[in-house]
Formats: sequence, C-alpha cells, structure tokens
Amino acid sequence: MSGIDKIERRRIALAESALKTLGELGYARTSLREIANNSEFTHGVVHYYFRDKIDLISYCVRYYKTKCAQRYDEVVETATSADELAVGFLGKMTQTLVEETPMHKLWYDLRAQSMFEDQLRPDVAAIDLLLEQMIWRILTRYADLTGTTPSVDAPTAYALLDGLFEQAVVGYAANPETVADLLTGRIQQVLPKLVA
Amino acid sequence: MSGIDKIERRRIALAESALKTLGELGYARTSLREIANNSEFTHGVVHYYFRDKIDLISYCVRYYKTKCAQRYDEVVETATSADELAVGFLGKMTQTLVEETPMHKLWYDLRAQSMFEDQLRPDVAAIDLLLEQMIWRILTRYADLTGTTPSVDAPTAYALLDGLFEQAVVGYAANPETVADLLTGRIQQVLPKLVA
DNA sequence: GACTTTGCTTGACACTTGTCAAGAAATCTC
DNA sequence: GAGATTTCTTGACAAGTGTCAAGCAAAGTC
Repeated sequence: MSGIDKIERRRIALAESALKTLGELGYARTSLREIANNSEFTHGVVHYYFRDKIDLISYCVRYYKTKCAQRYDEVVETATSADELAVGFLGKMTQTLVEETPMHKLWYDLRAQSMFEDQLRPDVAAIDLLLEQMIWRILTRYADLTGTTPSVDAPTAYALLDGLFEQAVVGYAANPETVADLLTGRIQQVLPKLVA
Repeated sequence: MSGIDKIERRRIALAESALKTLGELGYARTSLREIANNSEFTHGVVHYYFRDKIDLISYCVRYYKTKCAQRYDEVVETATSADELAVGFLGKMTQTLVEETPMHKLWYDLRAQSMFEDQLRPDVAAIDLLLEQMIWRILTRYADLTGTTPSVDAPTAYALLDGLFEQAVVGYAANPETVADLLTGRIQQVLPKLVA
C-alpha cells in the first residue's frame, strides 16, 4: 500500500473518530484532546496529520459530505411509481433521522458555525448544494412519475424540505418517539404541493 | 425606583450587551470576559447578576424572544388585501434579515446548541413555538383575505417558511446583495401553495 | 545491521476559560 | 455624618485549550 494512501487512511480514521465525538458533543464543546481520547490515537497525532483544528474539522465536513448525499439515490432509481418513491424516500429519511441523529445534529451545528467561521463556509456551501441536488433528483423523479413538473425551483424545494427535517432533528432530542411520524406526515402533506 | 426593578434593569443592560457580542461572535466563541469588554461593566458584575454563563445566555434568549415574535403583528392587523399582507410581510422580513442579521445568526446558532445543551432546550422550544404562532397568524390572515383556508398545519407552515429564511440568513454572509430578493421570490412562490 | 526516514508519544508552553472571594466604592438608612 | 448594605472592581485560582518541539519507536533503505 502506497504512502499517500496510508496517510489518507489515517486521516480518515481520525476524521471518523472526530465525527463521532463531534456528533455527540457538538462543535463548541469538542476539543482535540477529547477527540483523541475517544480514539486509539494520542492528541499529538492530530497535529501530525492536520495543520490545526479547523483543518481537521473542515476535513471531517468534506468527508462527511461524501457519505450523506447519495442516501436516496437507490430509491430514486428503483422506484416505478410515485407512491413507491414517496414511501421509499420517507422510509430512508426517518431511518437516517433515527439511526444517524448525531450526524444530523452536527450538520446543523456546523452550518450555523459557518455563519461565524469563514473557513467553514466553502465546505458547508458545497454540502448544501449537494443536498439541494439530491432533493432535486427526488422531486423531478416524483414529478415524472406523477406526470407533472416541479412547481418550485431547486433551492426553494431544498429549503422547504430541509426546514421540515431540521425541525424533526431538533425535536428529536425532546420526543424521540413521535417525531418520525410527524415528519412523514408533514412531508406527505407538502410533497404534492411541490409539483403541478 | 424599586430595588427589584433596578436589578432587572441591570440584567437587561447586561443581556443587551451580551446579545450584541453573541450575535457577532456566535455562541462558541463568546466568553464572559468578551461580553464584559464590549460593555460598560467588568467581568465580575456578570457573576453578581447571573449565577453562571448558561444562566446569562438563557436569560438573553428569553429576553430576545419578547422582541422578535411580534414583528409582523402590525402588518397582519392593518392589511386589507392579500397582496398588501404579502408585500408587508415580505418587506418586514427582508428588513429584519438585513438590519438584524446578527440576531438571526445567533438564533439559528442557539437552536443548534440546544440540541447539545439541555438547559437551553426549554427556552429555544418556547421561541420556536412563538415563531410558529406568528407564522400561523400571518397564514390564517392570508387565507382569510384570499377566501381560502390553510392547507398545512401550523408546525408545517412554520418549518417550511423557516427553512427558506434560514437559507437566506446562512447565504447572507456570502452574498449580502442578492439574498433578500431571492428570499422574497421564493416566498412568493410558496405562499399561494399553503392555502386552498 | 547501520542509517535514514517516517510515524507517534510525551510533556511542555502560552493563553483563555468560568468561577469565586476579598475588599473598595457607592448607596442607602437612621 | 456614622454605620450598614448593596454594588462593583480587582486579582487570583484551577482547569482546559490549541499548539508545538524534543525525543522515542518503527519501518524502510542501502
């Protein structure tokens, strides 16, 4: 295995460890030592592989992005009816809401941080675009299957659905049981209104 | 002036100072000393009037809440047509987006923090509810004036519009010029779809 | 097997943080 | 105006932060 790959592998291992800690504690309360403690590494290693803290976090964000935006692609491709697509989409959405709550909490945290920390902004904007495109793929496919066309543009559709999802993530901390059903109900209300 | 009022007055002065600093720096980067430095007080005073940091911040959030949720009430009450209401609503919305950007940044930051910090959750939830009710007043009035009824429930309507607004706030850091117009365009797209 | 490079540990540094306590200053009370 | 109370300043503390450098261990190279 080549040297550059080994470095990248370590970076990824560190990023995954960091993401675990970040997802639990949030950006503000996560220190490099805490990240190192929750991993098999010592705190010095972090500085061997990353210039500084923001470099690590921004690497984490970029790494995270590669994992999150293709979640629904399979559903989009295999669905043969609007209902099937909607059910599959909602299923995957509630699944990731429940199973990957920390990652979603972290995402909304980091997006908020990007308003104050310039260095995070490009990475956050890139992920936002990726998510927007993901939503757009779902919506255009949904329109195709219903013989309609989207009645809002991509950024609007994303902002709307993201608003619903964020409320669900924020609410999840308070009521883990009811939130998933509420979310699916709301999206079912909204989805038909986004095509015409 | 009574003693209890004087204390409350000082608390409010401190909270306003703190909110200014919090709005600029965000939750993670704001320290009590920074708050004190940007005010006429010394850092010891903060602990004279507030038990600890979270007590101060939670007071700030509660104080902030009283100022933000009645912003649109005048527009709702005076509008005599759906168009007038929409124009007034959009005007106030872009106005507050531009003029009170730090407060809005702080709000989204704090809502994210509340996912990690239990003590913030009740206050954040209370504000979310207040905002939801505000949106609901606007939407029901809009429905009245157009002779329709809302086609989504209050939490859904709030989540949708809040999603649009949050995107605008996040995007405001990158492109301050274009964002306001984009927001109004998107809300104009969406508003008619929320009634039927 | 000696030597060099790479990877990692350890401990230290300068600094910031929240918190608190001792005492000065101001205000109030009589 | 003396004494008591409230209000504020100052300085200190312990803990935690990001960062870095010196040196140890391991791996690779000849």
